[in-house]
Amino acid sequence: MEAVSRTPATLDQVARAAGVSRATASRVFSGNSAVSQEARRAVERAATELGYVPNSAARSLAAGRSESVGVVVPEPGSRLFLDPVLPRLLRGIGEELSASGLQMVLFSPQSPADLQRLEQYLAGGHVDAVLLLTLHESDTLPSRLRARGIPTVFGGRPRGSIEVSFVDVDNQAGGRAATEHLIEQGRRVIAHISGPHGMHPAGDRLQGFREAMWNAALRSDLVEHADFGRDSGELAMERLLAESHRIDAVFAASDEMAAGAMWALQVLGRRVPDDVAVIGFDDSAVAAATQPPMSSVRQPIEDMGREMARLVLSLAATRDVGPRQMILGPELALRASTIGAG
Amino acid sequence: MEAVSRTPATLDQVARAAGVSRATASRVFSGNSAVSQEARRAVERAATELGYVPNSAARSLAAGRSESVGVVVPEPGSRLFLDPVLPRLLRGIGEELSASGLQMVLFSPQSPADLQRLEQYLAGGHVDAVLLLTLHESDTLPSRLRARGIPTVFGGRPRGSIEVSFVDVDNQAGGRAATEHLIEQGRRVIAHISGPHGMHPAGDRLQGFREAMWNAALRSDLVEHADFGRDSGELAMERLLAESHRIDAVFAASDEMAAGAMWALQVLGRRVPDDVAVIGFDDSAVAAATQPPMSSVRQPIEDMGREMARLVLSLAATRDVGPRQMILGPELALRASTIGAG
DNA sequence: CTGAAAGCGCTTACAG
DNA sequence: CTGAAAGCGCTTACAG
Repeated sequence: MEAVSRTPATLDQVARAAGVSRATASRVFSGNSAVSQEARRAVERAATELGYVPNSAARSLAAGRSESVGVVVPEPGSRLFLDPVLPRLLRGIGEELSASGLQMVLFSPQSPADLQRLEQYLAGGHVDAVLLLTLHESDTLPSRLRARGIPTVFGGRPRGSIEVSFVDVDNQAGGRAATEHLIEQGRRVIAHISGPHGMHPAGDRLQGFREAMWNAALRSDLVEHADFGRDSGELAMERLLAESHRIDAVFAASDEMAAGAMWALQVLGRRVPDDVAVIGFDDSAVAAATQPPMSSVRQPIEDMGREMARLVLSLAATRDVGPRQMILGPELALRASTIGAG
Repeated sequence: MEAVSRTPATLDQVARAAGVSRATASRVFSGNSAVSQEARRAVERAATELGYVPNSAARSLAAGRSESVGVVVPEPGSRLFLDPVLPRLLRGIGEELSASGLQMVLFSPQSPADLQRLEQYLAGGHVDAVLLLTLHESDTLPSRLRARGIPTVFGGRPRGSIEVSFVDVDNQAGGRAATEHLIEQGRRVIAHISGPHGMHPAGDRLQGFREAMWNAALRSDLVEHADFGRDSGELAMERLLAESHRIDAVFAASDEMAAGAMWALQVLGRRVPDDVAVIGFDDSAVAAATQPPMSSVRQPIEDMGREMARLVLSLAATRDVGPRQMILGPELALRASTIGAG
């Protein structure tokens, strides 16, 4: 049975109970300055007895910092919210912040009014730094934060502005690596299933595909667009086979689409990888679950999260430094769908 | 070009610039008390000119409340994080809080250390109320919040404790409604594809299925367990058909599984709904996308979120009231997979 | 290692 | 409708 105290104990009460000054008690909790063993123990005992929990608002006000970092994520309901990239990013960010003893605080504004309120909240000193995982075109948030001197780092290169700090993964290099791998395996008629028109990562991966094909002097016009989902990948594969029955490899811009493509190939009697090699993108759970298991491009998303956190903390520590940028390269996760008999 | 001010303007400066007292300036921003048109305008002008943003920490400390509500969501990386229920719940919660002018703050602790820090954070007065969407068995968070007198509402009935406030949806009623619908359509040999053993919602839906079948004096032993995913639903359907080729309807505990089941049925030459009717659960995007479109059980998840927010706010307003509980019933979203020729 | 004291930026009875 | 004043609970030079 805990006491139900509607008026929490204050530092003052703890100090008095421990027979020390408020300053000494404070030092015990902030953990910075040296305090004698004796005083420390007395304070800790008193705190436990009184059920003391520091008042964060008072602490923030007095210390001028909140020991927490805000992370703005997409609105719930946007497809980005269900993208497996989001949890991986948050895991990386959370790990790094946690290691520094900082609280990760998430915001998911879903209306202009929310965004307005969020601006006040963040600019009002509730957090020491901000990580932006999403951005609406018209956002005034970045400039407000800048005006307040609150360190901010973007996840992904924001369009337009170059005067900001961001960490991104290299989708073009990913597309190139996937395609080069297929070429190295001796494939020559390579098709690509791309994502939706106008979607940035999709465009970058397509560019990478084209680049690798051009470098190898191979035709790069076997391209179909789909919506990143499994079924659309299946249909795209059928269209591709109708365009050319000589296709011996496919690079899809998502694992889901690659899985759909693999299905279509097998239904139509092509063996994977013997007749057609298949490589996906994201190295998601889907990739490992297909029959045969599927090669895929793995983006270092957790690393991206960690680097974002690290970067924003270093910006917070070293004021007045210019924008910093960082781009992380992909890795290949190779499995049976591309490395069997060719 | 905004000024880059590392030392934000204070209320004091705004008041002085506007030629009023700090108290009057404060009243303009808190919006409660009456202020003369003249004073209001002067303060607002001064605030705009100085780029004033209220300091949240100071405000919280002085006012004794933070105007924000914490929501604890599953850790990123848990499968629950990618569950479409989460965004729907957050949307409902966010809408309701937003309407009351409150900031929704999300927390996603991913380690015992995080949880520890979060307890301090929440108990330390950073938020006025807490919504718990997830719960680890050993959590001390609820009792800590209780001891601090911070109103707390659970999403979903927590196991064990009854002395808490929660809002839940009725999974058993959902299972019953789906099954009764099939029976009303004249189906008699009805199979069920359930979720994983030991998972609460799955168990409740199964109970609802059994109940409806018993009430109609029909056999209810055609049950296979799967993992909520599409492929597992497909396999489960194949097993069910092997058990009985006379099955004329299937109720699956998720749309994904139902979609897989529908696929298996069609591959094996059964027409949907003519030979076999299919109904899913969740009324997700998948349900509308199948061929034919699929009937499904729709849980009022957004409503659940809204009710959670409403409940916790009313608890915050009316202190010292006992726990309140609320359970919301399901609806059926009927489509061609169950209502064609029988 | 410790304490007295000033101060962080706001809100809110209280008196007018 | 307005202002002077106390106070929210903590941190942190400063002096010892």
